[in-house]
This record gives sequence, C-alpha cells and structure tokens, in this order.
Amino acid sequence: MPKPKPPARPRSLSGAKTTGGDLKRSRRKGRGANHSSVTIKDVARIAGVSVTTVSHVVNGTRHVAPRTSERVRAAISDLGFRPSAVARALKADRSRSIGMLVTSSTNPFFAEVIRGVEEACFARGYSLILCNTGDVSERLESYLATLVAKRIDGLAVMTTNMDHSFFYRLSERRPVPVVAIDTLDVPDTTIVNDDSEAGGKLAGRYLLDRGFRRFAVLAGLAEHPRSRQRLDGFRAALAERGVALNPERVLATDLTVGGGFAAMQELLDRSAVNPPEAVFCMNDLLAVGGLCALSQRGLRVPEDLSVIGYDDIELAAYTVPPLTTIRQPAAEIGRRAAEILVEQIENGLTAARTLALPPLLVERQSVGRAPALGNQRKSA
Amino acid sequence: MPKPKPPARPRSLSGAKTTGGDLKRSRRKGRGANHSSVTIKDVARIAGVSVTTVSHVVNGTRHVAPRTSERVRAAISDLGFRPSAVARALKADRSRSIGMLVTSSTNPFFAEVIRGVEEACFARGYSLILCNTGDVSERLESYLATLVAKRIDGLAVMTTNMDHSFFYRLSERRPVPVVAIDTLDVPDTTIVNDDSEAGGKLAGRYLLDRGFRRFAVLAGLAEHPRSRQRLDGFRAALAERGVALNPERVLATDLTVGGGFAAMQELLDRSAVNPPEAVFCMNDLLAVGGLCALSQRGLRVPEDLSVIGYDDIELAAYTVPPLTTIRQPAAEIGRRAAEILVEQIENGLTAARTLALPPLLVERQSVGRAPALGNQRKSA
DNA sequence: AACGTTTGCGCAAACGTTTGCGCGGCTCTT
DNA sequence: AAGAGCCGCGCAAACGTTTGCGCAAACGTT
Repeated sequence: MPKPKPPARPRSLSGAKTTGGDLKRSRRKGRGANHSSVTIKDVARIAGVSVTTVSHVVNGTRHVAPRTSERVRAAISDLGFRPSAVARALKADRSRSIGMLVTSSTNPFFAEVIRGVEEACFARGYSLILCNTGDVSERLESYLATLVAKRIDGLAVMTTNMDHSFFYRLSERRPVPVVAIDTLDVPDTTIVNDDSEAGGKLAGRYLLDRGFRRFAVLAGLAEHPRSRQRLDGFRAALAERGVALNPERVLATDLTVGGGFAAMQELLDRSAVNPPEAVFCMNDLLAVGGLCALSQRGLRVPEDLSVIGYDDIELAAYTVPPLTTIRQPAAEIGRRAAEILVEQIENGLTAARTLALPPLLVERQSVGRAPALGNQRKSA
Repeated sequence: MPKPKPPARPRSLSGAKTTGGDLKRSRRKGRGANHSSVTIKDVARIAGVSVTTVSHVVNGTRHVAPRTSERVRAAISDLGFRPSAVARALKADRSRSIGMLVTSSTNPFFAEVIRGVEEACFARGYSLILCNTGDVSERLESYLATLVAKRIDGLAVMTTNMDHSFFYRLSERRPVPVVAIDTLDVPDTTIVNDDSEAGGKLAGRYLLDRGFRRFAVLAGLAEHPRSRQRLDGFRAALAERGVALNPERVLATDLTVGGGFAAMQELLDRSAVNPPEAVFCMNDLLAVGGLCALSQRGLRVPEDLSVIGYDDIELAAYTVPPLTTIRQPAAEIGRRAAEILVEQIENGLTAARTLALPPLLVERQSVGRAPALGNQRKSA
C-alpha cells in the first residue's frame, strides 16, 4: 500500500469567475491526490482564461494576445499539462495511431521493416500498435477488432501466409487506409515491396556469371507469393542463357532457419549423384540453416557448394562464410509503406498502387566460381 | 502567424464531387457513406431502447430482459457496431494500451522479449505501442511525451544504455506503472530479468568442467549492467576453483555482431602468445561476430578455441558450429513483465521487486574439451 | 386491497478536447 | 461624433461512452 505522493496538483479551486452554480466538486473522479491528470480546465482556471483560449494557444489555431498567451503557457508548464490524446481522438475522430499486423516480429527481416515503419510513423506523429498474428486467423480477427475499436487511422499488414480472403473482407467494408507490405496480388490495396523478380534475376545472372549451371533452390511454401516471384525471376535469368532448372531441385519449405537446415539436408540426400553447384535460398534465414547443414555434412562453402541468400539481414555479413545475398532495403520498405499510409490518411485515399523497391546484390564469400570458368574475369 | 491548416479531411471516397454551398450532409460528420462509425446511439435507435441499455448489454453490467437484449444484439450485428475504445478510454481514464520503450526492436533477443510482452498484453486485452528509442534521449523524451498524452496505462522499458536519471525522472512524477526489463539497479521500479549472475556462473563452471583454464571475455560496455553482472558470475565461478581471469582478456565492446567481430580480432591480435582456450561472449550476437572473425583467421571452433554465448537467440542453433550458450527465457521474461505490469495496472501499485528468471545452459558444439583432460568423462 | 419488493429500463451528467458563433471594446475613418 | 472594422476572447455544443439515480410496472405478501 504505497501511499501516493503528496498532491502535486495545487488545485486552488473556485475563486474564479464561474457563476454557474454553487456546488463544486473539489476532486474529479475519486482520484484523490493522484497523478498528473491535469486538464485544460485546470490550465484555464490558473491562467484566468477560458478553455477555448488555452486550446488555441496550445494548437496555435488563432491569434492570442501575447500577454495572455504567456500566462497560459506559464500555467501549462507549471501544471505540467499534457493535452489528452484520447480526448482529441474522440473529438477529431482520428487517433494518430496506426496498427501493424505482422506474422512474427522476431523474423529479422520483418523486424527491420517494422523498425522502418515505426520510425516513419514516429516522424509523422503517429504511434505504432504492434500485433503479432502468427498467421493464425482467430488472432488476426481478434486483433483487427481491437484495432478497429481503437479507431486506428491506418493499417499496415505484413503477413506471410495470409489468404486473400482476408484482404477481400478488409476491403469490402474498409475501415481505414491499408497498406500491404512484402506481399503480392492483394486486391485493391496499396503494396510496398522489393522487386522480387528483379532480385531473382540478380541472383540467377550472378550465379551464371560465376560459371555455374546446375542449381538448386530452397523456396518458400507454395502459398508464399514473394518467393514464387523470386523464383520466376531466377528462372527467367536462367532461361536467358538457355539454362534450365530441374524442378526436383526446387524444395518448398517454410522460410525459417530450421526449414533451411532440413531442406538442405534433404537436398543433399536427394542429389547424391549430380549435385547442384549452387543453391539459391529465398531468404537469409534459409541460407543460414543451409550453411549449418552443409557444415554438418562436412561440405565447404563455397569450395564444394555455393550459396546465395535473399534479404541481407544483419547477420548475413557474419555467417561462416559471410553470405552473398540479395539485399532488400528492409527499413526503407517499411519507411515508404508508412509514408504512403500517412499520406493516404491525411490527404485522402488515392488509387491503390504497387511500389517495388530495387534489390541489390551484395557480394561476400559464400559464392565461388565454377572451376571450368576460373579464368574468366568479372566484376572486381 | 500559422494559418490554420486546411480542412483536409476529405475521407469520402471519390464518388461524388460535392460542390460547395449545397450542404446537405446525409451522414454525421461529413463522412459520406463511409465506414463503420456507427455509434451506440444508432444501435439504441434501431433497437428501440436507450443507450444505457445498449451499453449494459454490451458490457453485461446489469440485467436486461432477454427479449430486449436480443433486439439489441441483433441491432449491433446488423449495424456492425464496435464500441469506440477511444470514448471508453476517455470515460474510464484507461486506454488499455501500454507503451514499450526499447533500444532497438531488431536485436534478436529484444525482439523475442517484445514478442513475449506483446503476447501477454494481448491475452490480457491490452495493446502494445512500440517505441524504438535507439537510446537517444531526445527520441526517448519525445516518445514518453506521446505515450503520456495517449494515456497509456503502463510502461515497459527495455533500454540498454539508459542512464538512471531517466528512471529517476520517471519515478518522481510517475504517470503510470512501470516495469523495467533486462536491466539492473533502477530505483523504486519493478524489474524483470534473467539471473545473469547465475548465468555467468553457469558459463564459468561449464568451461572449467571441460578443462579450460585460460579465458577471455567479450563484454559489453562498462555501462551495461547486465553484462557486468554476468561477468561477476563468471569470475565468481572461476574463483571457486582458484582460477583468475586476466583483466586484459576482458574486452569491452558494444553488444552487436560487428562489435563481436572486431573485439575477437582485437583479442586475437592481443594474445598472440598465450592465447585463451575459451571465450565467453556476453551475448550471442557477439559470439556470432566472434565466430566469423575466427573463421576468417582460419581458426577452428572448437578445436582451436572454444566459444560460449549468452541468450540463445534462435540463430544460435544454426551457427557454424552451433553455439553452446546460456539461454535466457526471453519470451518468458517478456510475458512475465507484461503480466506484472497488467497486475499493477489493475490491482494498484505493489512494492517494487525484482524477478530474476533462471538461465539455462544449452550445450551445442562450440565448446570443446581441453586436451589435458580429454580422458575425463562428463555429461554425454 | 394495500403495500413493499423486484424487475426493467431511461435521463442526463460527465470524461477532456475542439470549434462555430458571437459579443464587447478598441481604433480608425469620415 | 458616429459608424465600421478589427482584435481578443468566451459560450456551449459536440465527440461516444459509462453509470448514479430514479421511475414505472409487475409481482409477492399480508
């Protein structure tokens, strides 16, 4: 029973001009000598002005005489007045907060995107409500209900295995502007992405340039549209040079380290004869797992097998060996998504569009050179 | 003088271009046939009852005749009514959201803790507002102001390099219950932690048991209290067996992969003669960086040098070699912190206390055995 | 039949803001 | 000297809930 501290709030009541009636509550709401719930009325009383005036000096919404304004400001800082965002939200019907639905905020790539979103939101004066759905639909529904109840101004969605019906349902009675991140093909919705097809091509061409011809890929599950797109790009790059990708060498797995580890093992088992020279992993997590599996089997990277990843998570620079990978500008994706969202919130809905940021090849040490082409010079 | 901003709230879909002058808002608030801003009044009207009754059936706060209740429920679902959490927050002076101040949500350990916090908050009906401070104090202040304005019900703080003045300032006019995570020695505040000293001991004893005697430590910067505590535990374990830790073999670095990489290089440079047999890294990020540096130098782990980490981030199981480490129950720490916070919010402030969850040694492959003791049998 | 008691529900105030409307007093013009 | 305009400010009504108080009708008891 920690006795609350002495009343930080003088509350010199009455004494002022209100002639309304003689009964005055000395304390609002049973909250005795409680914390700083000082309201605009308190400020007004102390400064000897109306709440209107206080509001206007706080917001700079109309001219106030310098002397008055000064008194008000003094009262505000004396009392430590903080306008209630809650009351404002009620009045203005905008909460200045946006919700973010994400499969798992612990995925390093997602985490980076989230940071970008949060950063940009903050810069624009919005707060971010984080919601981990784990892609389970009841949680998702429940979160959505909460967010709607909280009257969020916008919604950012980054979910891997979301079926599209979700977006359909969302758009039919769309409560707020929505932006989808790192996804594809969602109807009538603005999307921010990297250009995954370009990324896949980058990987394919690079591997070809290094002289490789026999590839394997650790792909996402079939539902994951991003990894399908990357695969398309990869295949396209191969096709440009007349190289085919053996479908049996494309393994679907979920996009986790564990998935990569297991998939790589399976790949090795499957391809005892005629093994691939290089494997393209749909994300760095997969690559990390794959690297680990290779090492367990006593295979060296890149001497025995080359590996290329996707995302360029922070750790990719410090794997053994450091991972050559396709960089997605994760934080930038997040930032842009948030900016677009805020833009939509503040300037009204614009037509849905897709923004695809260019990926970038980051050359490190997990990709070697095919022996037969060792003499060929490329990209210092 | 700042011209008041333009109305700027079109909100209505592009359908009808409302020419000025002909004002005939058929809906409240100029929001055309827009989304679900249906209020309790609408429900009341449709159901033919008072708002009081609607409120009571929504909240189950008093008996309502079955027939009435049924009508109300029907109206609610017909109209898609969602009570406004904003209005509720205003009325009840509790927002059912809590703020989380964190240095960087991208750190894998933090990310896991955050997930735990978020999960537990959600389970208790609270939402989480995520704030990345990057440990820069202006951002922190700014976030704090925002959170206070939003009338958060509680605050979780997980910041690495926070000086204590912050907590002092926080506690002097404490706006809400606060819980600090993964920190130490903050005055008058509930803390949730792992028992880092025990963790340090675990690491020390394990390494000793494996026969090692010459150690190095990749520590956090001096300010980081957690790593100081881990170091204390480590030293204590060594002292139990009369082994000393050479202070020159304790490197202070910031707790990142890059930091670990650099620190390991420096360590190697420094200790060309009489190199350590095993190095204790204050977190797994450091260890990952260290592993990478070792590999670059052509040193094998654990044959040439053993490495033990701290945290057990997900990736630790997939490094090359897989990392032996001290596991912190990260998500559990987050969950417990959130539960304590909610408890404080709902049942009033309790005395500040510290909860230290036990860490656990996870044996993998980055720690070998000292040659001289190779014959000794221990834990399969 | 008269009177308590219970049942079922509504009135209206309050939560902390913002903002349209309007009202005095001052200054300027003629 | 008198109107016109401007300057500085306040009143009060919202925004969408919750909830203390109280009222009418139905019920149960003598």
